[in-house]
Amino acid sequence: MEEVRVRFAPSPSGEVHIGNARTALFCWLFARNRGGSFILRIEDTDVGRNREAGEVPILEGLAWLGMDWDEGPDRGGPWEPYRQSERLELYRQHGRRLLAEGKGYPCFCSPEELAARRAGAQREGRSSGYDRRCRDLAESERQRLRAEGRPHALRLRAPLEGETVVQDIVRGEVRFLHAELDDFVLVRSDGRPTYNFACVVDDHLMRITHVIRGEEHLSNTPKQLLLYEAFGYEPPRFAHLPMILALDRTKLSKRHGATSLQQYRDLGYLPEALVNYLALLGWSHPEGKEVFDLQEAIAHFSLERISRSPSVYDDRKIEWLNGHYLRSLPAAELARRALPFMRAAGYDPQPPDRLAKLVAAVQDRVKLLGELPDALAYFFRDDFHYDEEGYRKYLARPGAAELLERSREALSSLPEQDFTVENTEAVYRRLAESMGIRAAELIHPTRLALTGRTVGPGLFDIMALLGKEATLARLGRCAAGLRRD
RNA sequence: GGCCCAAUAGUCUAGAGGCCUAGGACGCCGCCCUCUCAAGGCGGUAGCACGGGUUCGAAUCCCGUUUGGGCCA
Repeated sequence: MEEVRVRFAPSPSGEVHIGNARTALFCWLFARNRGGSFILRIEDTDVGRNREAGEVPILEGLAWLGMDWDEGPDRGGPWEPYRQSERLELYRQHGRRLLAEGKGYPCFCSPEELAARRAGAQREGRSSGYDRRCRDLAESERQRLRAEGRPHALRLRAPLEGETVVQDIVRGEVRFLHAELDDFVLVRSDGRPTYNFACVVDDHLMRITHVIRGEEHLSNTPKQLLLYEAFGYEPPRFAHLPMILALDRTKLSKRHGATSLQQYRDLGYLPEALVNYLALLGWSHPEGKEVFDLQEAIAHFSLERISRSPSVYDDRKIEWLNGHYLRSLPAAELARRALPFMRAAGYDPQPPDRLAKLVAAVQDRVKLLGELPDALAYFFRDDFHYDEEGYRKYLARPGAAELLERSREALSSLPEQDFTVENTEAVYRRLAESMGIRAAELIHPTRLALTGRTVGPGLFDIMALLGKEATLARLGRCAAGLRRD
């Protein structure tokens, strides 16, 4: 069986859009499932913002998600170079060939003329495609215009009748009438190739067997097929993935919040959660599993299970998944991943292994790494405010100060090294019993005194983590404050 | 505007003519656990866009409408 070769061809915009990440993932999963090659190609022929700098975040983003590639701009390969900007000579050669064989022709219309004619055509309700006026220019006329130094583009001499049928792996047969297609531009007058042209030349030269890309390229496919035919090349197989939409069913864009890999990373999403979620958008596990790792996805991936309808990106579900993966991490590993977030918030845990213990206390209470600094804030500072409602409910009442004082006193009998979860709890249970009240009546005011909050880890976990000194100090401070008011 | 694609609960999806009284997941609601909040367990809510066909039988096939999306830009 022929070796499968799949490419992912992003433009170096500096970040990886979530939809592109999904496309890359599906390409990669397919290649790996079939024991084929995954190739990275940078489509940087749009002059301007597209510089090499924009390419680095893309490579980093894919690697962060756990993907690797066999050929690419950073590591070369048998069909290099892997940047379109470095392949211009190849496009030129191919352009010349079509011209020589009469399958392409020079078009001397300027962009301004074309725009004006298109507007006119649309106003009169005619087809807005190119009117082919340069298609049959006499050779002498071409010579003359060329001699004048008139800039010209290269257009395909497309068939006027008939149809092109795209055999799409996910959509089946899709037919396009040639009458609807026009003599599209292959090479612009400044020498830059168009998307369709460069794509065909590269995919053929790089021996790509499967083109897996977003649905927005389905309409480009017949044009590319026409090009393969003009060159006499065998076309690859095509698979067009459904779009990813925002909740309002429009294209996912900046205004919908985070849309790039790096934004998700900065928010504290785990790559394993992101990649798992992405695998679920437009594809489903044959056994209906929803939580699985990359190895599992590779083992079961197939293009046949890709759905045809667009999917809406759901923040809730990926958050849940992220929480799931967060909870399954060993505390030390979670601490390692949390550290940059803690430092960014100005919290530097000392000694370093203390963070693992802290993080374990809130591990199933957060969904994102980015929530950890706040969830753990009171372990790093004692200048917090008391939650207003909690204050009213548990502290602003007669006897509250005394309650805290008696708690403090009871705890003070514990030696520093015995200030454990079990011992502090035993002390509290005993105290409550001797006072003839429920332990909860001690616990709630204490949590507020120690953390300023009404929610959080179990109180005795907090005490043990805080240590005797801080615990007693906060209890005393809170009681004193209540006495003053 | 032309062409193309799509349509199962709020969302992701299973479903390839009888296995469907439409299955799973997120969310939401309730209960249990419990010092709070989570997590976890249990239960519940909610869907085949509409209209015509084809067929003994349609979520599934065909046509149209509607709606969304894409490409030409």
